[in-house]
Amino acid sequence: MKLATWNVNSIRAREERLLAWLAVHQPDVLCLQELKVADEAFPSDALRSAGYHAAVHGQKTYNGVAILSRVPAEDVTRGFGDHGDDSQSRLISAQIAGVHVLSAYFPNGSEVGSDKWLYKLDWMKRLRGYLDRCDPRRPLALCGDFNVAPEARDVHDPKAWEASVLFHPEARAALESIRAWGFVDTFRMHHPEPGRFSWWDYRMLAFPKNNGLRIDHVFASELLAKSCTAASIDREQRKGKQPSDHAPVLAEF
DNA sequence: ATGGCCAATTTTATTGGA
Repeated sequence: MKLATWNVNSIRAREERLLAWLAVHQPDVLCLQELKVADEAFPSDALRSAGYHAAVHGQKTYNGVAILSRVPAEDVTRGFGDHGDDSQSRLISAQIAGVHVLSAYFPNGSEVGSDKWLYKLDWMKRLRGYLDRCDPRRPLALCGDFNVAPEARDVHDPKAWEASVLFHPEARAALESIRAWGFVDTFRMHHPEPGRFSWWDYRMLAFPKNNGLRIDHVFASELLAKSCTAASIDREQRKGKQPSDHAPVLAEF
């Protein structure tokens, strides 16, 4: 199974690029984040013509996640399904070919200490709670824009970024708590070197200078990870006209 | 080449992203 995740930063702005990418890479599953559209404006027909079913959890203007798959998704759920606030569309899950796939768009958190920062930390706690209701012995893939770089080797300037919401020690601790549920970071199974990023700021020539962060991940449950044969980041997609600020991340099982 | 923010909306400014 070829599994990918991509924060497209608006599906409407990226539709043409997305369709071209699907035609070339033909993943079995693609998790999408930051759709920025309501369900009714999602381009389901164009994707269907390209050979993909879509399970969508959209939202106007902000957020929005989806799971595309060659075979229809089963048992689709949206949000955490706990007693908390599910008004932001940041999580969708489905069963695809025996794998429990999650497409997650973690909150950014804005500034450390802000309300959004507290929301981010709380959201990550709720995700751990959601996972605690899943069976860790079954194949599960947590994919998406985590908005957290796990380690110093995932950040171009770790000292400078430590004060930011994307690499703050508290955010990293919250991510480690999620990983400790029983995940393996599939990219790091195959690529230990520093300087491999999935997001680059649109500003200040960040991409040409490779001033990026690795904040998009495919986390596989430990048993599923044993069958992971390859992983990559398609930084070609950060080039050219009208790119997303994120590149697709892939894992093969 | 990989190039100096981008996208949506509340649209000619503002908000949020990361």
